[in-house]
Amino acid sequence: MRNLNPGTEAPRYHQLALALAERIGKGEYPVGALIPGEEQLCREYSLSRHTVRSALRELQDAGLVQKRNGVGTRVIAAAPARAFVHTIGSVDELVQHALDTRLTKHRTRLVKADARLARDFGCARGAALLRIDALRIANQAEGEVVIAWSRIHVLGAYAAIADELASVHEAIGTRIEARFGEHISAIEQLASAVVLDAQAARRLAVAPGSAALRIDRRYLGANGKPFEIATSLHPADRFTLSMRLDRRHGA
Amino acid sequence: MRNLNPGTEAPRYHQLALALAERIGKGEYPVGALIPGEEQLCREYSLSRHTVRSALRELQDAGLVQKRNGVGTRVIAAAPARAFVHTIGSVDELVQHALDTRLTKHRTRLVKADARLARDFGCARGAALLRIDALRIANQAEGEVVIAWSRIHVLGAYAAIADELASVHEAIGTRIEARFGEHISAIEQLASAVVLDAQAARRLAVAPGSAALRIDRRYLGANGKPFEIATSLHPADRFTLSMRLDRRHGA
DNA sequence: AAGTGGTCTAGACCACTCT
DNA sequence: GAGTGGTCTAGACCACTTT
Repeated sequence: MRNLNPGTEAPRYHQLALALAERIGKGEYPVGALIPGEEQLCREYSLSRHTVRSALRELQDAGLVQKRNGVGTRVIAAAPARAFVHTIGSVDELVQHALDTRLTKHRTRLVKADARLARDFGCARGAALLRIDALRIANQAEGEVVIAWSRIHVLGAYAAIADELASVHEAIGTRIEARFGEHISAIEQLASAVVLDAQAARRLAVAPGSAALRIDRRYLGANGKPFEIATSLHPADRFTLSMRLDRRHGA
Repeated sequence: MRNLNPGTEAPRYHQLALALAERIGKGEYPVGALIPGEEQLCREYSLSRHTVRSALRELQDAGLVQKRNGVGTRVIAAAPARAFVHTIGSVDELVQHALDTRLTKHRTRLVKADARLARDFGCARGAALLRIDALRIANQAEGEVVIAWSRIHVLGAYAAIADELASVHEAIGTRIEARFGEHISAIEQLASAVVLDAQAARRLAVAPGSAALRIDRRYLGANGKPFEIATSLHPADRFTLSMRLDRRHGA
């Protein structure tokens, strides 16, 4: 039987959690191995099962172990992950469009998925998609400013979204979620720099050859496949992608 | 006394959590109010305190309530937050530099903070800073490729980092953390597009007028103030900033 | 069948907050 | 001092996985 009480200040379940974390960190219980069962830990440390379980929950919350009914408690990491997390409360926070923006000059067209779109969407070639080309503009003190030109493809099932584009101030993915019951399970985003060609420069009303921030976003639905893929070109001087990542301890 | 058992499938603590979440969602317990005490919930639902506490923990994990010893359990949200989170396991994942990169042609210089640097760092004008200019290159099949030119400023206290730049493959913020005991509490990142001027293009060995992705990062220490601020210029065709945000339920 | 974690009860004492 | 949440025990039965 082992003894705890290195100060009697902390709760016993926490002392046990620290003790077990140390044994895990030292490799006594290597990653992938099972630690002793709850009953055995009760005997070993002279604690009630409730207390032992509290300690194990702490280790689980810290991402060190994983429990499986009928099997046991398995070590999944030797040290708590000290990850950074970037949290946003809504899609609009990601997109960073001020509330006072809207889409204009939108043109929609039903298209059939070519090889590239079929691959990106994980759908069959020839499947119906809605293509939306639009400018996003913001109202500012000096008048209206073009923030981005966007090309958006959405699954044909949501093509009816086309009839409300003029009144959509939020991200389109959010509208689809609300209107059609789709569920955004994840968003993938790529940011890169590009030089605008003549056509793109004309759309954005900037000089050809100027730089732009290109952002590609894929909105993944409940099945893990994208239901909307959008590409936006932002004039370099009018848009910056910003984010803050906070350190988080544990899992 | 209230009854649960809407199917007997789920554990009672979960049924209670759902019931309470519903009452919170309906405004019966508005945000800011205290819900009944644990003892009272035990009586009301004929459950043991352990079960009631399990239910409350579930609500707490979902971000609906907050407990305070001696006070009670307070409602802090009417519905679980459905936020998106972008998680990275290390700074290097943020920086997205493959392991096989290194700094070359680094030049370091002790500088005094001018007005702008003083503001960015939240330090006094004239405070000592170390400036590092360097190229980051990657080994690829076709030979070495320049990934970025970086200008980095770090607090003078960490100027000794200069003597190990050639051997640093990770992000410099990580090295400072390991060597000096600084703690990265958060990272702020800005991404924008720029057109390279002649000097920058020469450094990166690309054509003048080509586009680049500019990334500004601020590494915040334990006191919430930056200890390192870095600006990187990435040739447009050699670097893309990517991230994936997953929906997370609860707090 | 044996062993594991999951749920649940009944009861106890304590630290904390507020009046 | 009264009420709250925090900790802890002892004991029980169950669902699950593995042998």
